[in-house]
Amino acid sequence: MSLRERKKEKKINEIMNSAMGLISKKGYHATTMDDIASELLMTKGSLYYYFKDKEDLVFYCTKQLLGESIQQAEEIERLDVNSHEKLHKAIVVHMEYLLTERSGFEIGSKPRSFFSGEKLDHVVKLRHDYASCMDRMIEEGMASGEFEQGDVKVKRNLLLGAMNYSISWYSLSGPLDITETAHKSAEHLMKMFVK
Amino acid sequence: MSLRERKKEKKINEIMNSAMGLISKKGYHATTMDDIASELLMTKGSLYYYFKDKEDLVFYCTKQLLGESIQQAEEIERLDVNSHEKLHKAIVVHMEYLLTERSGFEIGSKPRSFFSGEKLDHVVKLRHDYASCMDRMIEEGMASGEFEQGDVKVKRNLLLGAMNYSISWYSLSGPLDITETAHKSAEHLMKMFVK
Amino acid sequence: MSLRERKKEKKINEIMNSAMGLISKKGYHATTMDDIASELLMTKGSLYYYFKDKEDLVFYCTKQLLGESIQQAEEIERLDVNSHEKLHKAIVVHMEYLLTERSGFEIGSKPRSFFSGEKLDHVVKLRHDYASCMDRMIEEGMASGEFEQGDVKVKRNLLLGAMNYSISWYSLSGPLDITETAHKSAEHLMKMFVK
Amino acid sequence: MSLRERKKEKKINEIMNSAMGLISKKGYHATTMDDIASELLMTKGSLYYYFKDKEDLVFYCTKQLLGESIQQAEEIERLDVNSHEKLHKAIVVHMEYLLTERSGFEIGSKPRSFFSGEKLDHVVKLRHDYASCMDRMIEEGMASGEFEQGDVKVKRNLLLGAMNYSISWYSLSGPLDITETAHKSAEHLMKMFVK
DNA sequence: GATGAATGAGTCTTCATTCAT
DNA sequence: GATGAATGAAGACTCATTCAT
Repeated sequence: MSLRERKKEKKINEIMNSAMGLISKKGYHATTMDDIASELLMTKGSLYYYFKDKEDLVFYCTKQLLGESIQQAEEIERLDVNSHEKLHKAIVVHMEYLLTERSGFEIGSKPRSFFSGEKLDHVVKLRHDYASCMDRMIEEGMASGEFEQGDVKVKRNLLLGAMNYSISWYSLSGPLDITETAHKSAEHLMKMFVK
Repeated sequence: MSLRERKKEKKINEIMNSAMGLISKKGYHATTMDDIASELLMTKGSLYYYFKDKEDLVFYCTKQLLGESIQQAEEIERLDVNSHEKLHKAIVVHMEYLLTERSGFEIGSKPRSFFSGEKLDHVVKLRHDYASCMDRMIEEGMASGEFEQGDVKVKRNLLLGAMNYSISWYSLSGPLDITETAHKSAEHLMKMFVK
Repeated sequence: MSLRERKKEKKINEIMNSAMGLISKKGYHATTMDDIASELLMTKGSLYYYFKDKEDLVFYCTKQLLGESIQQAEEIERLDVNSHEKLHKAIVVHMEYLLTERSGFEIGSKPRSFFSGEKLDHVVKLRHDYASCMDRMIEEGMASGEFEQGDVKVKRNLLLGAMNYSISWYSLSGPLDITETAHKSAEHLMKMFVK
Repeated sequence: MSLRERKKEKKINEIMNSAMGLISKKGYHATTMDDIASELLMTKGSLYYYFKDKEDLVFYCTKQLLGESIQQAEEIERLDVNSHEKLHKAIVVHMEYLLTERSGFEIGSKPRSFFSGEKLDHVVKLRHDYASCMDRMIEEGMASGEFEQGDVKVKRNLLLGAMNYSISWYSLSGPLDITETAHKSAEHLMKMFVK
């Protein structure tokens, strides 16, 4: 990859990070293209060189966020450890990723408000993929006898809600750092699953 | 209260219900004063007879929502049952209320994006009151030995996140009705607390 | 019709006239909603109370323009006079209307650049209706032996082009008034048809 | 002329052709510098090496278009044939040129919307020159008794309108090819002039 | 009390133009 | 000469808010 291309890629990532940060802090509609641009000391117009429109920008953010989450989760799924360790690790990684990137899942959880057409389909599919991966880990644990039986979808949704909400309450100035928070949360949440 | 006043109060409640329903479905910024008005077959202008501005309307919605939640929670707190039953009931009631009213806590969870000045202070205080009530129930259970020891705030936040997210995933057309969903969720979530 | 409704209708007509005048003078893209509004001493925002968007405004202008033209032409078609007189009158009326309203046919002649979907279909249909009416008059004259035989469509298009272009060259400050211009032009153009 | 200069000239012509084609198809404002560049597989920036700005580019296009038309018309004017043949030929050549190049006269007919200053003057002058040449042919025919007397300017404008509109209605997929269309039109239009 | 109408600030988006490399 | 990147002014459109009737 040429220098130019690397520079461009870097810029794209900067924009996406800025966008994700602001959106997770202020929400999609309250975040203007100007906000995103000025945080990066660019002008609004420049954003449109890299992304077709706001929906496009947010779509790529969401795609990256969910994509990386899925990848991480699937790697964990393939580990040669028991279900308990898998799910625990998945929770820790999810929360660490979320709190480190400070990137909200507002978009991910109401995709219909932000996307349409193919983009909507894509996001819905990614969310489904992530949920499925979680579900498989939970089902595996139930099948092996490690986890208690129960409605997998309800459990998974409670788990996702609990994890994702952390971005609203976690504070860097609080007593716990991100790793501690993630681990504590994971321990608490795992109790929903074990016998 | 005169007939006139009662009529006015009724209207105010209709407006608030309409507003809460729409905001929880579409989000604060995507819900326009027009949307709210036309759902009630009124004109936008009329809303301003009842509420000073959008912030005002949303403030009273939030206040009512949180206020009722607090009241419910405090009633439960005063019941003469053990901590387990209290917290379980609080979860059930919270979720039933949330899913029945279909009113989101988007506002409640990022008050700084929607309110300022005294209104912000008020909402923050209400959120704090609700959280405190939850915390007291949890602490009571820990003190009595029913619940496991642990970081109360983290546990409470995980609990709130899990409950509030339900509005995003619960579907009337799914296999479970609201009461069943609330009870199943409560059972799963209680496992975070018991020994 | 109530006073309010009549006022509204009047406003709508004022807006349409302003829009048609400006567009025929400066072209569609060069005419901004601001231009139209400020000519009427309104703000841009008000226009959007009456018309959904620019396409909508221009659509109704075009519809009215073509609609009235069609009506006029069809009335002439039904007159109990020979084909020569009919076509002559149709030309005069068309040009007088065009030059009086100072409303261009730029839109009418490239509808695909301005409209889409149903609106496009509608405009295309109206254009077709108008052309058909012209064609019928020409064919009638050919059938009756008054007019020379020939390719009806080519003749009609030459005629339309000649007439519509008048808006670009006719000048109020020139030696001829609108009526004189229309009549002179009609006499010249009729020579294309007669034997 | 050096190789380099010839290359540059060739590029300039390519750009002008691309620009004229697009503008006549989509209109001036709807044609972006990007459209023009990408049709030639160049980047927008490069255009600015060859033309100072969009007005400049369009000015040279217009100048060339009108210039060639004038040259053709003047050549025809100098032919040693009667007025009828001259005007007939002028019409045929004008239409063939127009339909072959598919280059509109939108610009030519509303120069005030596109040009200013010296450029405007120049375009106005060229338009005037072309009109004058037409007028001379018509006057010559009237003087020689071939053509009927009449308002030369009105006739010339009707003629120009009829010819120029052809770009809007002529279709390559129709039954007539360009030459046939031009000849048919010329025959019809000549009837406006002959006794 | 209600409503039609108007307003203006704010947001997204486009595009001609510039410039460093 | 060419290009990728950046810019800023302009334009379409939205929407909370106001106000006369």
